[in-house]
Amino acid sequence: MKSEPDAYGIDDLERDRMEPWDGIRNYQVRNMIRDDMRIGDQAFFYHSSCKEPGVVGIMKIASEAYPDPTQFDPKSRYFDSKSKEDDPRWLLVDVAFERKLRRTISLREIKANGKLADFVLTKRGNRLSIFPVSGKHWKTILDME
DNA sequence: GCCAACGTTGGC
DNA sequence: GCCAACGTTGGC
Repeated sequence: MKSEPDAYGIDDLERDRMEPWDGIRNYQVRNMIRDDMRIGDQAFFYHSSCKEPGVVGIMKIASEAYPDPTQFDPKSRYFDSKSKEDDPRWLLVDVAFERKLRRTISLREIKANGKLADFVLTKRGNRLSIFPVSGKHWKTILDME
């Protein structure tokens, strides 16, 4: 799960312990959090659009998917005037802090690791802010820690 | 700041 | 349904 550390980083989650992962405005991503995520699932926290993009921590999915309140807030940058309260368009899950990695596993290293040649993150045109990680890739990344 | 690669919107 | 225009993401 990607986030820009300037907006919300792993240190913020460590402080808050739990946080609604709001702002998802992509249908593919919405469908994944609705259909594929389960309470207790683990997820990598990835820092994007920053000095050293990479995997920085591990968190746990802490809720079922539920309507993202920011879509109804005209003052929010995520406001969606076309979404109705009785038929919400956008969902989110709560995530809970599990731990920071001992160091950042940078995108540069991930790209350089042959075992991760078929990892979604390194593929051309990958722009989804959330995507599934196979058990094999999960282990490979943790082995790099 | 640049730009590639998408996704979305809306006219037709 | 097509597709051009536009907006966004995110690495560099």
